[in-house]
Amino acid sequence: MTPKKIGSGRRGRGRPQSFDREQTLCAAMRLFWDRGYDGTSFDDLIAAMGISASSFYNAFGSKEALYQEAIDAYLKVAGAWFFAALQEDTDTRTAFLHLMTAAAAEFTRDDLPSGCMIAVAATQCAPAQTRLRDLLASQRTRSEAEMTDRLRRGIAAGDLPADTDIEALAAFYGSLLRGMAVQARDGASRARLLEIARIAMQAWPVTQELHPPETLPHSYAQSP
Amino acid sequence: MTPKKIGSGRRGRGRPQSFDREQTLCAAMRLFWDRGYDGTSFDDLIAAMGISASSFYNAFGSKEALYQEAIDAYLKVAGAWFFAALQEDTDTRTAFLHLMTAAAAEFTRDDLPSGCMIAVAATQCAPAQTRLRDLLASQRTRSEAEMTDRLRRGIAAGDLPADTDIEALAAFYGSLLRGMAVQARDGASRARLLEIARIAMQAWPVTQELHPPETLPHSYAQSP
DNA sequence: TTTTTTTTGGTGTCATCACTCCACAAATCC
DNA sequence: GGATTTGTGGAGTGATGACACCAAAAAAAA
Repeated sequence: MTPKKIGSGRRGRGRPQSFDREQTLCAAMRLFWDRGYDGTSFDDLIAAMGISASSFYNAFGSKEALYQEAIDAYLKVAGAWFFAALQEDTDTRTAFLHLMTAAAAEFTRDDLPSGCMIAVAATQCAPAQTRLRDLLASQRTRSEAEMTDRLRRGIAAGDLPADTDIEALAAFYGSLLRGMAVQARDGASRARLLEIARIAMQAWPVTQELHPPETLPHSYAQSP
Repeated sequence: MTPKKIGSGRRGRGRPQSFDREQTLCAAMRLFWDRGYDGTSFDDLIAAMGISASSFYNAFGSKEALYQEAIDAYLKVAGAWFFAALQEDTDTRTAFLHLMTAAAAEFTRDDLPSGCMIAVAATQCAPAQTRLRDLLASQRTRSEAEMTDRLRRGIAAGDLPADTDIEALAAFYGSLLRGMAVQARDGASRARLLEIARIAMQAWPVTQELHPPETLPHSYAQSP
């Protein structure tokens, strides 16, 4: 049941797996990313992965199981920029600026499908696919919780007003990210997404750190 | 071929249509809205509409044709608040505030499916459904153009800085709306969406009315 | 070599899908 | 009433969906 990892020390007894599991998983991920779960047929999958139906079931179990693995792979490989931005060692505002900027860049890469695999997936689906829908929704919730945590740390670090509604602010940036993913899917350019990100940062709560009293608007009136 | 309109003056020769076309179309719209095109099966459709398969094809032609009609119906009936907000006779900022507020309310009605039928539909789909995908994408483009127009009128009316990047601003609010639709689908409360809308309005470009020029240097509005 | 494991191709299954056809019932006009 | 038009239920269509099974080949460890 436990699939042997290829090329990592321990070797099984029989004929080794002739395909790179990670590589075929990646191919499946791209297809799912581009077409969604429903839009990706079994035949398309094994064709893109370059393996036979039997090998497919042997290695991945089912289409749904593969999809779950593909999501994990997406989070690890393609979604790394998200967590990286939130763990950056900067002030909170800069972290979110980088997050939005990275999103604009990542959503419009020409070596990967546009947009995000998770952001808007399975929001409308047949009742039979409640499992997948919940899975995707919980991933979205998780990524928003990740942002909330970063904001909380910002308050602790003192670079965000203590009375900031961090859940709402995380929901705001979460919404933006999802909307940007749709824009990217619809063909928006990277420049356009960067503009959106720039505007989004205007909504950042005003802090003492970023705008010290002497640079606040009212004192500008008296500078030469 | 042209379907007779029920109860409107001219009457055909044979047996009249026994169902209200508008009503059955509305039922189909709700189903498509909730489950998407793929997620809605033919059998589910005729069950919800309360008509037979024959009547269905007689009246609507095909599933895809019905979907297009459903989108038109959605725009006229359920999406009316969008156009209404943009045609409101107020200043531009208030119009967009009302737009976002209305979205928060409309996306979380308990008498209709949550979210938006168009906002995030068919972003990931099988290659065979390029037609639908393009149809939805063009509707999204159109709604964004509608916002751009309103912003343009705002500049003409002088309540928006003349150098505002109105396309980018429209894309920003368009992204937000789509993201909010996803949030609503994932179960976000109306209060949460209203919070997002509130934060989004913080990004509104600085205007003379709100911040007289002598108290706000232009550099304040640009990102680092 | 034997054993073990995984490969491949092909064929079959069972369900669902969107759609179609048909015979006939019902409602309106002449 | 007869003609005309549209309704209905129900059975059937071909296509596609995701699998499942099988036999035989291949490759490596024992």
